[in-house]
Amino acid sequence: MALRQAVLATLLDGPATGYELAKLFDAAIAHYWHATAPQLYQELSRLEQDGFVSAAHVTQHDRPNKRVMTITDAGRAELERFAGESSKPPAFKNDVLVKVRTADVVATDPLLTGLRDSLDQCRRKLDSYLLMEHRMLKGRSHDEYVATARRVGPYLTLRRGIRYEQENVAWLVDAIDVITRRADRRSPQEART
Amino acid sequence: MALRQAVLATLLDGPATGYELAKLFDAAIAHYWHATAPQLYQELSRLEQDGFVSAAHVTQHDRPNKRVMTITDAGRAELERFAGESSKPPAFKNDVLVKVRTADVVATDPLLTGLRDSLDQCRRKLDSYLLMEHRMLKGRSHDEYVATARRVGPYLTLRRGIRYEQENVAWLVDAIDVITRRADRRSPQEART
DNA sequence: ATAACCATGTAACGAGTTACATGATTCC
DNA sequence: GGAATCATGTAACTCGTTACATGGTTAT
Repeated sequence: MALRQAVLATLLDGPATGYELAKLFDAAIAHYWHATAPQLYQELSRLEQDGFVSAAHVTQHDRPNKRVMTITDAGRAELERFAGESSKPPAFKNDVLVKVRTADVVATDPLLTGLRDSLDQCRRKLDSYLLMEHRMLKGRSHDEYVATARRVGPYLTLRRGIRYEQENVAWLVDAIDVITRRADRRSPQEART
Repeated sequence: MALRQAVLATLLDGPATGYELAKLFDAAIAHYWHATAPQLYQELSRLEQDGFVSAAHVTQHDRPNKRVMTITDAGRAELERFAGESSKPPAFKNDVLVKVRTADVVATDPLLTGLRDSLDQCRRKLDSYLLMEHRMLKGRSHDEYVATARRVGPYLTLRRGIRYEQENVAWLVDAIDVITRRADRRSPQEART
């Protein structure tokens, strides 16, 4: 039930629509909180009812109308309360690791194909994170940024995402290598790409 | 809906009871698949109905009776099928990152207290992973192990967990440092532990 | 004595996913 | 002409969490 707080924490960066939040939860926030669009629209309605966000209806002519959500003082107080609460252990769901655990039991080729695919996606995610970091830093060094920026929260969480994806890439490269070499040893006549 | 496969993949290491699986999902598997005990008991019933596991009822005298679950050939075939499927993007839920994102907006002291707590837990988790690795390697080097072990899946996933927790510890130490120093600058008269 | 461990489950509730519904505009 | 982007939501369903229920053994 910390979806509320994840949404409120995101709105600290400024007002946003449900649609914009959905994109953010698919990008910058994906490495620590997963949520789908219908979930966000529903949660925003609840947050509005509870007075944690206020909605501004914006009429547009070239595009569909939208509802821009802004965090209220009650919303900030809720984050304050949440920060003082003890944290639940994190919850992860990662198919790729489940599949790697079945190596040596399942066929090697489809497994490797899937892993190469995951590696591609991790690299793309990493690139997008590094681009965000570049835009945040605007030429400043890490030390300069954490000493002078108005807020460091979004930067610190982004750094965690970057390190996570870097580890992911390194691990996948290694896992693919290990699994490939073991497969080669078992059937040396077969060439593997 | 990959809980099934996560359970089946775990049963590749040998038969286990629901209770043992619950402990594993809280320890060695926690970094890639979260599940609670009631969920596992329910899923095991379904897996049995579908013929992916077979249950052996073991009567005990000093302890409660138990049901030992073994993966069947149909279960292995299901893992085979799953390994060939394309993977869903991983789903994460991590309160700690949500809280860090609110730094500079919420009170510093309760936030830091929570982060030190998380750091403690990460270190304990890391220690337990390193112990598991030590037991798995039995004195062999990484290269020796991946070249000669019967299966490498459990080792590869464990390595991912170790690196994840190492990064977590390093990141938390840094985040605590950054947040503490910024708080000191804003109120230098106040001493911080 | 009291807590922790072993061991299995159900029931009620809350959270999350998927499919569906709509419709204009802009890019290829 | 077709896909992608902008934009919001509902409804049906599945999944996951929490509380409850039981009860013996072992360690402090």
